[in-house]
Amino acid sequence: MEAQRDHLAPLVVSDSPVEKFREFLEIRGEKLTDRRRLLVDHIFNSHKHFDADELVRDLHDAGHGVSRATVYRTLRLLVEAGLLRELRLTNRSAYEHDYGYPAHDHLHCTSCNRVVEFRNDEILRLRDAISAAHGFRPSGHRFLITGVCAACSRAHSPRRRLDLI
Amino acid sequence: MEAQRDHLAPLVVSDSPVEKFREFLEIRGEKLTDRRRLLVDHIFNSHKHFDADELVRDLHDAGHGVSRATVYRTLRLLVEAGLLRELRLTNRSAYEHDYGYPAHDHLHCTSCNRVVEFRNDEILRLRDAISAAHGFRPSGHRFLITGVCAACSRAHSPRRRLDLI
DNA sequence: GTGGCTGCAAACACTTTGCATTTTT
DNA sequence: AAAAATGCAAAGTGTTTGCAGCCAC
Repeated sequence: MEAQRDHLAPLVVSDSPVEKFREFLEIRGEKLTDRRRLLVDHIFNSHKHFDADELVRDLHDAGHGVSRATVYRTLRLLVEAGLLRELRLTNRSAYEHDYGYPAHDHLHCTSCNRVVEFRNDEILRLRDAISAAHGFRPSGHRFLITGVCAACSRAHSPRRRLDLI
Repeated sequence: MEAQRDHLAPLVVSDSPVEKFREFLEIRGEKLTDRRRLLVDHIFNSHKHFDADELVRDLHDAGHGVSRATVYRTLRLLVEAGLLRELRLTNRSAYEHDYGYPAHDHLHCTSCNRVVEFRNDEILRLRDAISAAHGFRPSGHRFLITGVCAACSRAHSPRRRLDLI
């Protein structure tokens, strides 16, 4: 059996995230500073979900000081630029790559708190059909399935009889 | 043309919300106090989405003082009891009826901020198929479509030529 | 009467903001 | 040189909690 993948394969995109960000900032007459470059580089260096605090901590551990204020300000920009997507699974906002990453939705295990991504084209079809029926012009969607993942199910339920044969 | 309905028709249920809440509290050895009864009565008196602040304000305006602390504590209980469902559309939590109300999902207009409910059975089928494919035991889901509603589309876009004929 | 509830105020956790200083173009 | 970004600390939000007195069972 193949190992479970939590993340999908990245898309191939022409511009690097930093380039994309620069274009966005240029249009708004804003600047690509070294703090912003540092943040984007770090964020797009791995494909995990993260929150503001993790970002501050990780960068400090790597010897780069970035103030919380700048992190929050930059995260907002990155969302506006379409580079990041904001998730509100809990009280604190989590972020994930949007640019260079395929559209997808999430399974959230309430037991181990793991988030697994999945792709399903029917969802888009359904979204558009429902929107049309309500005269909505859809711009996005979130499909979040909550439940218990395979590993946690196995760990928490008594061993099945067949396992013992 | 029929007017757009934001809310679905309530289900017919045997117990009143207060009764259901009483049962839940009894099991846990907790008490149905007058503050709790007041809150449940008020909440299930209308079918709108609301947040903690609105609850405090509405009740104060109606001459009933309830402390913020009690509101928050009771909201949590009502969610655990399965009477309310928590939505995280923004930073503050919003709540809606769960008990005595059909399963449904939401369209969120980012222009006027209105939330429209809809029912669609395919979603459930899709949810279960996707969960099965990932070994997940699903307990719930959220399907949120964001976009611009019909009214806002009309208000913000130039009148179409055909409208003038 | 006892254990759970309430209100108050203080504490919390996360995020935003005002301002003096630094950096970018 | 002008305009914008940064860091700091302070101020906001939204929510939770400790505790003394109160109420339902």
